[in-house]
Amino acid sequence: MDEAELSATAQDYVKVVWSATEWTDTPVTTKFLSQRLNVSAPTVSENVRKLVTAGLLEHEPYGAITLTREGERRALQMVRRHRIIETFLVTQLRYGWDEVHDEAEVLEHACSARLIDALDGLLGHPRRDPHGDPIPSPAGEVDAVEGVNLAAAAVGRWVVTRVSDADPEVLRELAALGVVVDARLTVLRPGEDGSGPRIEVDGGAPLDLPAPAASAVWLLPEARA
Amino acid sequence: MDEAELSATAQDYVKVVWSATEWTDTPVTTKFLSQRLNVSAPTVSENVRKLVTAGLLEHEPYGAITLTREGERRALQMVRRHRIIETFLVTQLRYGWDEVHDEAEVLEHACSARLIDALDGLLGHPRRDPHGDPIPSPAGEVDAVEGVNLAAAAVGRWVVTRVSDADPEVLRELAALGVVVDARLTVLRPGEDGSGPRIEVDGGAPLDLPAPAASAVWLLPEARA
DNA sequence: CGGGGAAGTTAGACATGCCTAACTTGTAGC
DNA sequence: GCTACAAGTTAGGCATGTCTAACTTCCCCG
Ligand SMILES: [Mn+2]
Ligand SMILES: [Mn+2]
Ligand SMILES: [Mn+2]
Ligand SMILES: [Mn+2]
Repeated sequence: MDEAELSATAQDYVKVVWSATEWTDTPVTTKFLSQRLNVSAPTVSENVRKLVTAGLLEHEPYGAITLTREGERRALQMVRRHRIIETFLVTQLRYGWDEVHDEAEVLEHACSARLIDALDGLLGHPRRDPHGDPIPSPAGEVDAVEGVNLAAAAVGRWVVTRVSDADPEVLRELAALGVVVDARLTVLRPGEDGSGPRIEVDGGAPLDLPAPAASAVWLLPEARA
Repeated sequence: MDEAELSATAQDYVKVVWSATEWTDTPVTTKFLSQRLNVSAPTVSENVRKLVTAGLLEHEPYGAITLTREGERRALQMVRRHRIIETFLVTQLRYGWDEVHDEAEVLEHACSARLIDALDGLLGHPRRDPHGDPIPSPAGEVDAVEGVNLAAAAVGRWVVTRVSDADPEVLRELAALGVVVDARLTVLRPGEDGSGPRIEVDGGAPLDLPAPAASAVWLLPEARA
């Protein structure tokens, strides 16, 4: 409820917890946060304890970590910030979509609410960021995201709706192959455990996509897009 | 020499030391930094000691605090950042010139060198910020700044070259009176100790300017501008 | 159903940056 | 020249966020 300033650390924790369940239902554990935030497990234990006290997280020892209502509200603010900043960098400053994540990761903690709103206005209130991720409204509403992972998609016609920005190298690889947001493609052979699918991006040649790249891509059936 | 990252605190210290001698020759003391940075005197003593060790400042106990060559280089980087950010906020996001300082004070520590260069390019490599302050080049060159303070300017015709952004209230007051960068004005009666000058901004009526506002304004003779 | 190992927590430490209280130094004015 | 007092420093402490080492818990597999 209160609008006290959270530390950059607290902001990153709630944001990462929220993000973990946006596309898959990964349960959030100490180990997960430890790897995602690049800190040791005891550091996570300690900080989670503080955030439980602050009313942002829920956690019973050895169990999963979840957001309170207030934690989710703050998380959505951070996600909004992050994605508006990424959009600004790509559309106004000609950054590549593989170059914006780290910059946004820092700036999201330094921009005032006013600056975020001004950027949002300059950009024309975009609904999605350069990777296809929906941008929460100021009130914290997010477009529902659906989609099938390309690593597991059936043969047929699809539209790319979202590409994970977790690995810049993968983003570069995909951009080079024409796998960008809104691209249309055909799955010729489904991926299986360990081996990626064979696909054809509209206007290109058939190709075998490595499994790690495929699992970063999310699709909707062409009819639904 | 080395390009190790400085903490936000260290960045602010060298920037403030540099800024103190840009327009007047204020000797930099512990008390001065304490007031400017809003921290206690012991905190300044402690941090200055660390920056001396780090090779950025020189200081003999109870004496004045000065920059080393390396400290000056880092200070100029921060001044460049600060002023480019202010210019961006005013020209691209329609901030008022009285609203940008605090935002820039935070962002200057969060922007990458790449982002600063991109903003600089977007802005067309501006030479001065919204307050008329010169923007150092990437290599650390700054246009020499001259100018007479309006509180002490003689009767005659002048051009406004710079307005101190230290007090937002004064900036609003000056903007309302038409005293902005590049404005032309006539000093009708010089200011004296405690009382401001009587001036006439081109296109306006004569007015008595309060001394605090006048001392924020720097001028060049019309012939030189 | 009982180990063993992965995951998690606790304990203790350190770095940074801030504070107040108390002491020291320098100097401006008498 | 002395001295009062402003300025500066030292001492000791606190908050945040991080670590490693050591201990505890959970639960999967034999
Ligand atoms: Mn991102
Ligand atoms: Mn972040
Ligand atoms: Mn600053
Ligand atoms: Mn300025």
